[in-house]
Amino acid sequence: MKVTFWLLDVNYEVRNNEPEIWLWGIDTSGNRVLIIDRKFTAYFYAVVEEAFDPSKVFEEIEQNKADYPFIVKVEAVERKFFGKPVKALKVYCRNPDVMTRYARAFRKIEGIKECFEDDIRYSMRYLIDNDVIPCAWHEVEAVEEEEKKVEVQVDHVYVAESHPKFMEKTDIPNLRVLGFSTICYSREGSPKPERNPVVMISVATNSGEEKQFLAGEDKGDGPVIEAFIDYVQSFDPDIIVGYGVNRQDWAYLNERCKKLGLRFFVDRAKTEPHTSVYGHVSITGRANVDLFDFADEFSEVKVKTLENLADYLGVMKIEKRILIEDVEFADYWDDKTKRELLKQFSMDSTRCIMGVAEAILDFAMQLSSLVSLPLDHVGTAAVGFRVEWFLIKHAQKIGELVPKRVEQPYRPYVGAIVLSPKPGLHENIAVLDFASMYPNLMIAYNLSPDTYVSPKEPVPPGGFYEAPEVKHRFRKEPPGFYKEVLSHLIGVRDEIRSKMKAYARDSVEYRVLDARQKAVKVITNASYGYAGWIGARWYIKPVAEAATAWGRHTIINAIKMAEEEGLKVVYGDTDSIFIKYEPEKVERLTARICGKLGLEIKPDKVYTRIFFTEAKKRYAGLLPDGKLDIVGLEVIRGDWAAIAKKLQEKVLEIILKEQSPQKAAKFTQQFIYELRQRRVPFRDLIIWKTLTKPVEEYAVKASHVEAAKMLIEKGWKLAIGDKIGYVVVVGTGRLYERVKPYMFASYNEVDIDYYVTNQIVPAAARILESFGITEEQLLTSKVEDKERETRRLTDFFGS
DNA sequence: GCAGCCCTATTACCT
DNA sequence: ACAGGTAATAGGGCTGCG
Repeated sequence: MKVTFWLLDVNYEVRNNEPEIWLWGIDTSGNRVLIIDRKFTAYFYAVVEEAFDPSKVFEEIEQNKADYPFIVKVEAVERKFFGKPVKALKVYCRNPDVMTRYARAFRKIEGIKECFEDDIRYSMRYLIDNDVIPCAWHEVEAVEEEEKKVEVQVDHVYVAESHPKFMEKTDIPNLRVLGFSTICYSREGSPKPERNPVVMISVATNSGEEKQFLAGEDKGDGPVIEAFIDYVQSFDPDIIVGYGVNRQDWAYLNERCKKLGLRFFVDRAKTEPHTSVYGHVSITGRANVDLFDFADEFSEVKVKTLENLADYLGVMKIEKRILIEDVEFADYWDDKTKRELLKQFSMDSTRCIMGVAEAILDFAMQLSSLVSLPLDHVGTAAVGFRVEWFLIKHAQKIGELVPKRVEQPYRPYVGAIVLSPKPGLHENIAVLDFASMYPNLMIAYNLSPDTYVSPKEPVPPGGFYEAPEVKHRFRKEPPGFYKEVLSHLIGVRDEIRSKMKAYARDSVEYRVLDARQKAVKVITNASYGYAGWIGARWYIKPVAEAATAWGRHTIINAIKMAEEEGLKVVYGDTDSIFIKYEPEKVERLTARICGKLGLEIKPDKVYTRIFFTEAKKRYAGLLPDGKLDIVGLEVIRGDWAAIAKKLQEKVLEIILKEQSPQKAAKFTQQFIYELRQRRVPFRDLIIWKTLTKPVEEYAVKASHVEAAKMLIEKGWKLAIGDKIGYVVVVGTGRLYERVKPYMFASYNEVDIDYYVTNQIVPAAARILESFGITEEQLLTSKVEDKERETRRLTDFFGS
């Protein structure tokens, strides 16, 4: 029979040296199905010396077959390696788990140069070779198997008679989504599974059900976890979502179960959650998605807590939440009057998870299908690996061998050009942007690992492009691997975007297409970075180096042409130029640039007024709709206290809208006064900085590191990448000797002078010094005390 | 002992 | 654990100073 299914998860099993691919999915009737495919044989490649007759090596392998009992077949094939034709043997192995060992042995055989692709996991090999795509529909000829069904939680188990075939069908089935969050009880700092129970688990489903499992007064968590397991099994979700679960909750629950003698079966095949590739926790037959892994997509959210992300995405405003720190959980649990608040906090966390999942899952699924990484680990894979899997998929199609990852020394190279801005205010400035500059340069000049012509090589027959300055050469013909992939991606994105126009913005179709075009954009934009990444399998430094060289050449020429049109360039960075907006001239210019440089440039936006500091990469512009565009300045930095950011934003607004430095200076003085009265919220004084390495590895003493040490001292468990929030308190000595984690400090010990001189004044002076207002002037207020009393900041901010 | 200078470590931004 | 270019702060070493 024919089974049509949407692929949710994939895993493989090897029993008696016979592998099976397990494809977990949902069929068109909404049945949960498992399709078992036993018909796919793993393989690796052994590249042989050009001079050797492959059949001779072939014979040698045949003769020594006893050494390699799992080899089922060897065939001579033609492949490419970095674009150059190579002879190879394709060695098929019955048991995929022996390939790395075999490949190592093969390298010692006379006539074999190198082995490839033994490092591609069997399940990924299966997906890529058979064009089986995660989060997409397929059709398969299969027979039902009753016997297996008792062991797995699905409606039907099928054995595939042939490999599934991808189907163009873009809808997403009705998936069951379950979200959860946990509360652990600890009076000794961060909870440890060997001693601290999970006193609360809050779950919610996309069918609208909410549940809480609570420990009794003895805090025994056996029943809590059992109830959770039962609930998961009975709801039988396709996707389980959480926040930080890959790092925390799953391992914790696993450990608790071990301690309590419980079997932690929340999957569809009676196995326990286990950590797998790229650090994701795998729940067989379901997709475990940790939304934290997608938080990086939202750079505007500086401190990546669930609450902040939910607030940003409009899921639940942070003001509406009761926020409870992890270390306070025990107090809230023990105090009967506060336990209700803890319950509400926990339930709200799960509600936030469900809301964030709603906002992210479409994108996650589209990214998953685009790069072919299963949904549960596309999030945990770093950007470089997402790009790489996308490339591997294409390499397979064109017969390009996948290079091994080899350790490379870090060798920096020259990047983009940034112009010094003309400081001060400018009116009516247009920003011209080259669209997807690096990808388009790679297409235009055929920059690719397989088109690079090294200095030792002769001139290729079809000619070559030579990058300016660096003089790297690339064959004009045939089109390289990157050119094909990137042209395809850019074409697909345009296609999607034009399709989107047919749908209403709030329709399901629009949302799915939008998620798809975003995924395509992310991969396209990361391609240049991938090319210059020393960890890349296809790393060839000249490819990245030539891209930036062509970029510099392009922008320099664009500037020249702008000046020829009589348009003065006031700023530019990498792929953009800022010029006076004179419509006819701009139109002529863009046409000329496109014609001469072969790259599209178009006006991105026009600022009614723009302000540049002396520094590059820091400016603020006023848009026609009255909105401010603030770039690089303290306002958008996460490591300045909110008071400094809010004040600077207000200063910029006064400058750009009213052009009154005097008013801005007065406002600053007033603000300082209000701050000295401690009339600003305490949380606005917190400074957040990331811990980028273990505290003991820092070469110099730093505020956030000292604060982190205090947290560790009190039992906090900190990880690399965590943001430390601290405030500066009164005292003597170095700054780092006068900081405290914000939760340990009270408002009255805060060193207001520090905030005035090191936060408020620099942030305001950054802008106002351009207008002749000094730091001293900001500090010596001429505002009469009486006026201060009457003119509160509410006059500016509203109340 | 400390102001002043310079360099370095560190973080976070821009494209 | 995708690139290089850039700004900015604070630490820390050093000099010179009654």
